[in-house]
Amino acid sequence: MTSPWSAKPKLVRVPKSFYVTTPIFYVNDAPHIGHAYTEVASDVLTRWHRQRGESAFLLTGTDEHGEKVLRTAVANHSDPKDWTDRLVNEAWLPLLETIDINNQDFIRTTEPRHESAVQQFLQKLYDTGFIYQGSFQGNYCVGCEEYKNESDLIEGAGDFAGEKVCAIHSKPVEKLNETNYFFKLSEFQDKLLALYESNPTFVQPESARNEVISFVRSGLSDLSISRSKERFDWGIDIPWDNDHITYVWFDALLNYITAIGYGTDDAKLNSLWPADVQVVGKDILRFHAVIWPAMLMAADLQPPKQVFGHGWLLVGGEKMSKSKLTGIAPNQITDIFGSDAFRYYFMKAIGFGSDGSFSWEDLNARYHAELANGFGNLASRVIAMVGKYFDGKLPAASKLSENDEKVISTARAAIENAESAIDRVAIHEAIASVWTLVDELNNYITVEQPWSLAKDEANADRLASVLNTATEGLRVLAVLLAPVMPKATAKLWAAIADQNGDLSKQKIGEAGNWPSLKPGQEIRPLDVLFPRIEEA
RNA sequence: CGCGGGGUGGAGCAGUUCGGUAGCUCGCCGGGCUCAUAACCCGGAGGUCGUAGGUUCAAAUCCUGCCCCCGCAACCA
Repeated sequence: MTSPWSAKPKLVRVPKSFYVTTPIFYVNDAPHIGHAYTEVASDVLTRWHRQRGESAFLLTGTDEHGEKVLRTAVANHSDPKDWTDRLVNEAWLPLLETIDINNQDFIRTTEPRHESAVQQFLQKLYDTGFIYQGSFQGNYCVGCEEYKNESDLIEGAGDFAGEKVCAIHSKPVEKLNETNYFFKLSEFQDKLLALYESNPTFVQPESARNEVISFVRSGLSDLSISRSKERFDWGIDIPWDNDHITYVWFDALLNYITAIGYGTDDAKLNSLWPADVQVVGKDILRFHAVIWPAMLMAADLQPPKQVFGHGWLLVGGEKMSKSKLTGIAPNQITDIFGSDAFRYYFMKAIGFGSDGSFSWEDLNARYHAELANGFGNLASRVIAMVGKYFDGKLPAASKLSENDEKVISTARAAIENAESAIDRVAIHEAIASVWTLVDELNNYITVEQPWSLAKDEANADRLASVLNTATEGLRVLAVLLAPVMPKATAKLWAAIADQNGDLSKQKIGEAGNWPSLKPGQEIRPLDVLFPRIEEA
């Protein structure tokens, strides 16, 4: 009766999207260029994949629970909900605008969709025995009102000589017992090591991977994942015990799945999870490369495909810090140079994965040399000549010369090399590859001297070929640089490719199709993409 | 012996896995060109690759000792 085809249950398989996550911002922080750096890198990766024609999804958000948030709220005569609402709206959402982040979702850990999914997750692990009740003995500092790690303690002096004291208050800590719930992290040591072994790029870069492996090899202990409400209650309730709330990190890590439907929308979850790249700062690598995959394995979920730990931005040779007043707000830079330049600078100047120095001098130098003089001026001179010599209509190329062919091969090599760099999350290399085309085009124009060709009507064909080739080169640059500099490339695209459809529809994999622009189409005057900046 | 990253022309970096007389960008000096955002192109000067030894025909690259800087303790990607 039924055909063999329709007899099978219909398996609607949604193609998986490329899924990138950033760490979620701790609301109490003030946004600085370090936060922006992580966001931009994640955004460039996501946009790049989207420019390939893939579906791609970027998640970011805020981490809003914990004792510190509660205290700050109280200190500001606010309740924590109002306080975090305010920070999110006044600090964190505007940051995304400032640096032009195209995120598909923004999750706050205080949202019901997160809290209920976290509770489901906890309950599942409790039911399957991965969470157990235990007793936690800690060194409690009354002054700090919190437990201290052994490493937070220093040798006492004076009256307390011979004792361990709190580094902040210099007073002895109390040994206190608290009933707590523990996650059986220790059970996952071998599984984690197997994961690192079978997926060598699970933790990247290599230096981060080595650190994580040696950390796990040295042994894991179970993780306390609850806090008694006696101390504070700004957190997610432990579903089976009303006296405890969830440890903020356990809560926070789960955002990566609660945002995409864990517990409520399996189809969506499956269309995104496992994440392709989870970008994190190297300080929180252990949480993401050790605890997080263990949590997922306990819940029968796959670990992410990759956790990438990037480096620090250094200012004056040292790690940025608020106490040393070296924190720089992103808009201090974008107000002067614009969001495209911000994105370009940090992605190109710093090897992704290494620490990198920021200085205004370097930013200013690269902005002018690479963006204004290199890329911006190139677009400007090519488009101006098409306007001047062909009345703003793209001329058709005729027979291609050796030099023309070299432009094409450079463009194709740039595409190929950039693509492979992105697959290795080597964003700086990808941009450097693209820049070989910028340099080649500037060189090509100098060698071909279109302004000389224009002086003799006999060279009209050659002039047409040169400007056609150069404009096609700009087309490739617009496509390849769109993920990095969305605004400037959109302007460029509007000027040269009016009849080719939206820039967002131009696939990187097809950018090497040559030619792609329609001869005769209008080439419009272009505003200066990167104006020179006086006294920067 | 705490752990990790790093010391390469003025600045920022690559090269170190699989040793073979040092490369890129900026800056500087000189030249070319004039389409373009005083932009573009070419050439040049400038480094005993932290230091002292060792291995080798040959070391920035391998081995050993030492020195210096930075991060892990404090809000913090």
